Amino acid sequence: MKIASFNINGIKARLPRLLEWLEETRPAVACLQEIKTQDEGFPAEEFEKIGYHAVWHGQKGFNGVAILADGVAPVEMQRGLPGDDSDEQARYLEAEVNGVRVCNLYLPNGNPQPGPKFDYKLAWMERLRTRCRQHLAGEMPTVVLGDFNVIPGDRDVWSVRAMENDALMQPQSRDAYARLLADGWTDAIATLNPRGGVWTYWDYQAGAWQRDHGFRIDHLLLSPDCADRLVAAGVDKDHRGREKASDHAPVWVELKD
DNA sequence: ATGACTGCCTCTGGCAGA
Repeated sequence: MKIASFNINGIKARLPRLLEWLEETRPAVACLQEIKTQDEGFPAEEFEKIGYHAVWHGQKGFNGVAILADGVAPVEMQRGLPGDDSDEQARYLEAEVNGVRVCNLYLPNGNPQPGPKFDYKLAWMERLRTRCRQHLAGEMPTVVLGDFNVIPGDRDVWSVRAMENDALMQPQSRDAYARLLADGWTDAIATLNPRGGVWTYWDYQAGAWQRDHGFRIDHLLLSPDCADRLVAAGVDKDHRGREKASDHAPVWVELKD
C-alpha cells in the first residue's frame, strides 16, 4: 500500500491540483497538512466523488490536517496531540486504515527563534515523542508522517549557510528529531537516499524552485514492522512545478501488503 | 537587500508561513 503526505497550503486554493494528484498517483492513504479551513469548509464531497473517504481536523485561517483513504473510511483514533489541554492548534490527527495506524502531523514552524514560537515547537516535539513511544509499545503497525518542519541534517538542505539561523535546523530541533528516531522509527526517505540531496519544499520567493533551492522537511517514519515492509519511497517533485502549486511536494512510501 | 511570494479572512493590510 502507498501512504502519502502532502502539505497543500490551503485546500480551497489547491483543490484542483489536489484532486489531480490523487487521481494520477492514487495513494491508498493521503495525509494533508495546512488545509487552512474550519471543519465546515472541508470539501469532503469532492473527495467522495473520486472514491476517497476522509476524516479532518480544521481550524479557521491556518493549520488543519486531514486523512483520506481510497475506498474505505479511515477510523479516527485521536484528534489533537495529547499532553497539553491548553493547545488549541489543529496540527495532529490519527486514524486506522486497513490495519495500519496513520499519525498525520503538522509540526510547528518555530520561527522566529529564540522565542515563544520556538519554545512551543520544542514542547510539541516532546509531546509527539511521548505519543510515538506509546505506539511503539503497542501492537499496531504505525506510520508517523507529515510536515515536521525539521531539516534533519546538513545533507537535507541546499545551503546550510542560508538556513543556519532558521528554527527548522537549530540543534535543538535536530536533536529532538534524532531522539524521536532513536526510539525505533525509520525515516523512509533518508534510509533509501543516504547521500541526501532530496528536497520536499521550495520557497515561493527568490526563484527557489527554478534554482532548486529546497530542503527536506516532510518525513515518513515507520515502526519496525512497517520498516520491514518498506519497498520504496519518494517525492512527487513534478507536482511542485505545476500551475498554482503548493510550496511543498507530496512525499510517499510504498509498503508490502 | 531587514527584499523577493502566497493564502487566509478581511480591520483589502496584517498575519502566518519556512
